[in-house]
Amino acid sequence: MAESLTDTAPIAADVPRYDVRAAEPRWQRAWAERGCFRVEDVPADGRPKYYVLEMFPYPSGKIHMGHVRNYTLGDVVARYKRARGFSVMHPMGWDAFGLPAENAARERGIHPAKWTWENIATMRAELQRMGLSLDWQREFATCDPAYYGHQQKLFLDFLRAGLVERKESWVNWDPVDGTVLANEQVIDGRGWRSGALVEKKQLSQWFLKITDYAEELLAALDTLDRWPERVRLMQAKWIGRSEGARLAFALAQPENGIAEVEVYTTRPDTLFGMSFLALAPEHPLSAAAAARDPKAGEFIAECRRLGTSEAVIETAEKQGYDTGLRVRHPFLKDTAGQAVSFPVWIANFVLMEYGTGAIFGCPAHDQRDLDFARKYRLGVVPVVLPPGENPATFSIGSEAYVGPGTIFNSGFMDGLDVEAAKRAVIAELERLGVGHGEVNWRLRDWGVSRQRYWGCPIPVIHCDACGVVPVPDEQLPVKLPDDVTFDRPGNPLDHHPTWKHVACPRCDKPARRETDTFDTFVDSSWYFARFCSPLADEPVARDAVDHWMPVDQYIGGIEHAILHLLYSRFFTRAMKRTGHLDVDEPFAGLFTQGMVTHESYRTAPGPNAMWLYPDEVVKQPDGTATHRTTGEPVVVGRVEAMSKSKRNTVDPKAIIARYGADTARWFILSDNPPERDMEWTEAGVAGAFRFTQRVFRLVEGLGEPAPAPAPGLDPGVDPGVGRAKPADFSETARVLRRVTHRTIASVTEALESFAFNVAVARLYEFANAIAEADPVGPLRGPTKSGGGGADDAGGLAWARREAVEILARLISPMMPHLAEEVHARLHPGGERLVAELPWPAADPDLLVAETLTIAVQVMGKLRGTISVPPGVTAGTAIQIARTEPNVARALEGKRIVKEIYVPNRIVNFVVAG
RNA sequence: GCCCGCCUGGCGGAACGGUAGACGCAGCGGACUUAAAAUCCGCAGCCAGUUGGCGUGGGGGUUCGAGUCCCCCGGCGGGCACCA
Repeated sequence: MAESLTDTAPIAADVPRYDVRAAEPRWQRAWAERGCFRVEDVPADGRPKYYVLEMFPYPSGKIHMGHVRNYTLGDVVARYKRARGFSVMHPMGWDAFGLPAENAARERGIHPAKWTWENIATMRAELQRMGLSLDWQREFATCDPAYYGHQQKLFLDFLRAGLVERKESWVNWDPVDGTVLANEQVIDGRGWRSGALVEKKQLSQWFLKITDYAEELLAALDTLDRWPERVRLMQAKWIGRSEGARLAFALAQPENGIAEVEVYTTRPDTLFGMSFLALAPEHPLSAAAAARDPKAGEFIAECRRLGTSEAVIETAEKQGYDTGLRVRHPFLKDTAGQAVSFPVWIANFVLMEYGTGAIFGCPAHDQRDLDFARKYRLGVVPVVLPPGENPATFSIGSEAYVGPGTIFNSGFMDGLDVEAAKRAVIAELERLGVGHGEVNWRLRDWGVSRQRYWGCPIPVIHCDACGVVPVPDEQLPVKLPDDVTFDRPGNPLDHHPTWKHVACPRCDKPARRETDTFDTFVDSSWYFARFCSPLADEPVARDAVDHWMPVDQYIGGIEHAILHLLYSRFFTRAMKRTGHLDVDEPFAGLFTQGMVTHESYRTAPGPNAMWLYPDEVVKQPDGTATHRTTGEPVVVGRVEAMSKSKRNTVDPKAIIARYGADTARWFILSDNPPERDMEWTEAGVAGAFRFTQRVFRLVEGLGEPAPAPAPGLDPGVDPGVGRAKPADFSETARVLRRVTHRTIASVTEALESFAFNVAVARLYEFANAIAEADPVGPLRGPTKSGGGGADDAGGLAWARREAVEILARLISPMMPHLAEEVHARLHPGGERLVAELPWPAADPDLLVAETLTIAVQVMGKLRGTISVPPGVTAGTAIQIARTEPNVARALEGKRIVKEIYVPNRIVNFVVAG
């Protein structure tokens, strides 16, 4: 069926057909030649700035539908804002470092650089074919030393500012990729790319101190009022602020020199309910215990082995080992006045990374502690009495009590409520010098070291004499060597014969270059700032970032809600501290788009069942499907995110080649709201294509081109299309003009609120209305009427030209090529492109209908409608409403208790009897 | 387990508390055509079947009036998940 839309389909000679393939590249050239989308680093034209940015792509090979959706959304905003008089910066670049390039090198022997740059060339051409209003002069790739050299400079500035730390730390080790992963890259205990079970390993790593900004990053979320609420919630949760206390427990007997254990708790008010202390397996005291007790060592080893993988299995059985050590309670005394002591356990559920790596267990008021206590038969002492409970009889069963109440069994805290008790116990701990109130964060410092070749080298040198020495600024960039091999696992930079052997910049003795490279999230944490001055010989030019930053509208997938956005927020603050820019937040507005989905198809079930690409499948009218070549039945599967493994992908390049960029853009915008997942369907694309042809026929239907414009009129701006406006309009013409101007208003409103699907719907209605206002008919077909020669009685021809002109301008953010084509046909010899024209303004006089249709209800039920002139009085409207036959019938025999009139909207009669 | 979001025809979805289902897709009937495609005209929530009744996951409430606001319940989707 879709075959009919290819160039093999015969087109009737009298049907004008818009030749997409010729027209679109022509307009793309016109925009490029006239530099429509170029802006200066520091513009002097005084227009307000607007920075639109979509998350830049990883050059994986070719663009996919997710890119098409993302960049179409951004382009609609860019083109619309440009028309609204903003100086719009809309750049594009490449997030070009990363593992797939190395995988290609290992699997196919292609050098990562060659693979990456070839992909960039391919994808650039595909993006250009989409007709995006990008300033290509700003393009860069992060794998270019001209970019990453500045990144190295930023790192050294951060280092000097105390924002970088090198520390020995437990890291997540991906045994398949042979690299360290950030916590965020571990999903359910597995590497986010390889899917391999992650192991714990201790390494010396570079960290960026994002935790220095935890408080700020959390607090500033409240200022991001143009961010989706859920993204802010996700970030707040990720940063994870908690208030509590840190306190030290003295060991009854010191163990291997360790005399006390610090714990962190958010419930210091339950301190008297303690029955044990639990250590993380990686805790130093655990190690000390293991040194004496081999069984403790075995338990720790078991935890390390199962640790993360066990968490996956949800059963998450709490396990512990009693070290035999005991700690003294700071307050509880026995009858002899001696401090009461509690056992010290090693427990698999205590995390070394959070708090102090040790907790005190209060089973009565913490479910996890309760489970542990029940399993190992430890004490359960309630200390918070729920309202209405009797202290003599209240006890804990299998559920911990975590609600509010009155403290009891707790010495000096007895009788206080939970919050007051927290304050009291913290004061007491501070008085005794054994603890203090403390805010804790879930956020961890950002480990940026990766044992990888295809990334930005970390610019430091390790010298046996001088220690870690930063590469001097004048030696930047530290370039990746090209001559590397991938014939063995691990980091090729490590195996390189010469690259890492350098003289120490400080003492000149032989030293080693750092062979780790940066996490690629570093590359994407400041690219938006680099776009402001992509050629600057420093990371950013201050005057350029001062002008353009922050990004006014950032658009991308929800999958970056936490990491990329949080890192970018941190980088912006770090760059501010090091004097590179002067904003706190990089993205003033954020929009997160939904995924593009498609039906999936597979061959008949069985051992050889395989996924099929959509273009291998023919859908039958009855909803079933068969294989295009074999005719075998095909199982139509779920609609799900496009993925290579399910083969439910549609190649944008093929779609654009067949239907044109405008059709792809229009369809991807039309189907549903952009924040939701959308389903790509062949029928939907075909429908969008039909619309492009219909718009084209509308302009053809106007007949002769307009005569030469009247002097003094700018042919591009004048919506009257270069003709004198008639003195009088017929009713049809008046109605059309009102539709035209109401459409300007409604499309504008829809675009402002990202309701692009609604904007599209309004434009369909508008096109229908223009076709229906045809003085001759047939209404929606190719017509020869309405040319508007000398006798344009009733001004209908003028009104139709105005309507088509406005239609072209209103579709231009979504279908820019078709807009230019239509506009050019209305203005032969015209001087300006639609891309250079201001957004049309609605005539306020035409926004109100000549007559209003008002609903009439009786007791809130619709009984009829009436026509009234605008501004009718309540009395008149009600009078007319009463006489409407159907309303009158409903009112018969009833007593009207109340008459409600909402101007221009509704009449409602409240009746009795 | 906690947090968030969503639930409207066959489908995607519209709808300042005011005519629910705009617009599109799919469908049906008709015109044009030797025929098909394309195009055009018309129909289309459900049940009764010309003036009616019922309808926005279910139940309650506020209101002259509820898809929209409030409460309870159900379902679906997403995020986080031993965070002390």
